[in-house]
Amino acid sequence: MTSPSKDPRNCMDTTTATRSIVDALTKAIVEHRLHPGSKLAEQKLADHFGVSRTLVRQALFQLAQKRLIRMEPARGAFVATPSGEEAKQVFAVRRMLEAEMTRNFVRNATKAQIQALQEHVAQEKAAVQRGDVAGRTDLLGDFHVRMAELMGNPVLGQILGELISRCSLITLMYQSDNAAEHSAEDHSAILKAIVAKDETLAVQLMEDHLSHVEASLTLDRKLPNSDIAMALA
Amino acid sequence: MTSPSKDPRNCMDTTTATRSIVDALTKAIVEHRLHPGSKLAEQKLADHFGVSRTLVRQALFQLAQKRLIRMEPARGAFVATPSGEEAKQVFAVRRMLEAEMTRNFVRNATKAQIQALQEHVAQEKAAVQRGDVAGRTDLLGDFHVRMAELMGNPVLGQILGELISRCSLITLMYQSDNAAEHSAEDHSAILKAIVAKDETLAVQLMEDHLSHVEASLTLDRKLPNSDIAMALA
DNA sequence: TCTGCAAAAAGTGTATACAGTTTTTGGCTT
DNA sequence: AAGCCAAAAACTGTATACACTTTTTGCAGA
Repeated sequence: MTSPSKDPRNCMDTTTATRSIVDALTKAIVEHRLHPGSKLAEQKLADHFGVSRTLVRQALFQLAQKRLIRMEPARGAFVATPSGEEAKQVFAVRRMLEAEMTRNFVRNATKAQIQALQEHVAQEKAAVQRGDVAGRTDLLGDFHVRMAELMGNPVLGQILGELISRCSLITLMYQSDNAAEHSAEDHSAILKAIVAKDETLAVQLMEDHLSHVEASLTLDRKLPNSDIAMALA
Repeated sequence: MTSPSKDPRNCMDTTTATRSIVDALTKAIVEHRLHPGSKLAEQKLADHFGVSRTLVRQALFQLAQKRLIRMEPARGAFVATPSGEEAKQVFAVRRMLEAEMTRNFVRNATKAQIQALQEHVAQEKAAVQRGDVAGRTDLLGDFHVRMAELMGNPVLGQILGELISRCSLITLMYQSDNAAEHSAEDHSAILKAIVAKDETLAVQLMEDHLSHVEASLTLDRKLPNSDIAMALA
């Protein structure tokens, strides 16, 4: 601290640059501003973010590991287009994780944690009612992540968060009717069972909820993918 | 193909270079040739693999995302030293996933799949008997990954594979007695229950198995971390 | 001898340069 | 006019260069 000369233009500390690119692209993909199949040219992204290709490449590699994009050798990066098969697998894993998560939650949740979830569901309902599609999608996914975090298990939370991100792509590609309103109701019902400490019911409702979301998709149809990525504004 | 001049030294196609570094480092960490806390200097790794720091950095970022290493800003990469807290969380998630996985396996596995697992367990026993520690550790972890893959769910397989890699670090840091022999027996018992189509028992045995492994660790003690990384030979 | 500080060495973070590949473009042949 | 091949443009994959930070080294002073 004897050196106040630490220049003030150090607002973007190292390594955070890459993370912010990852976050921005993740957000753009999850919020459907970048469509499945879109090309992610490195130089264009670099220009957009005002950095060199180096950082963009690092970010792309991380997104590829999260399965939000796929990288074809010498051809570049594209927003992922998960297959129906993969979609089913993702939902299967989610059911496994979230069934047990719900069970543990019923057993161990404190009043404060339950209340936190209740407030979240209230936010969901508000978003649905005011027609806030983006916020609604966000909140509906966050319900599950928040539950994982409230359980004091960040490991679970991270895995679930990534699966839910992938579900966002899946939903976009395969949605037939919009079941988002039902989801908010489902969450509400699950929460009621949790409050009632009805373990079996809560678990069942959670499994049904996920199956219901999956069933609302037509996992055999493939959409024509869009052309340009003019998003990221 | 009018150009046979495509030189034959193209044996290492692009992007595979980074993957091979990731694999090599993962193997070294999982097999305990690189100890928790060891510094992973970029230039040294680059020299070792005969590539530039660029590829090493890409590999390190991917390993960081898999939580096998941690990267400290401007200080470098170190083999991860998972906390006892994190260890418990990893085991908790494994129990969630593998309990359901076992249930599904009992319900849906074909004769061929069961036989594949039986052959795997036989290999485990052989490795234990001939005192092949490295091979044993590998096989004991692979049992779980293979089961996931046999279920036709690569998504599950990958997640489980990463969790098991982390368990390898955890086991090294916190092991008190070596429960590896018990593991092989556990696997055998689980398989018997699967053959008998006893769903409840198989699930219970799997949960007990994982709890048993976790219980064999002393998740409160912290080991002094080693110094140099002279491994990778 | 031990402490403290400054200079040097080593290391990370980012940008740029260059080689090789893929895609596009434009003209030539049929 | 349609199809095909070659040259050019665009892009990816890797290495290198450079700025800045951290760590080590070495010396001066107490």
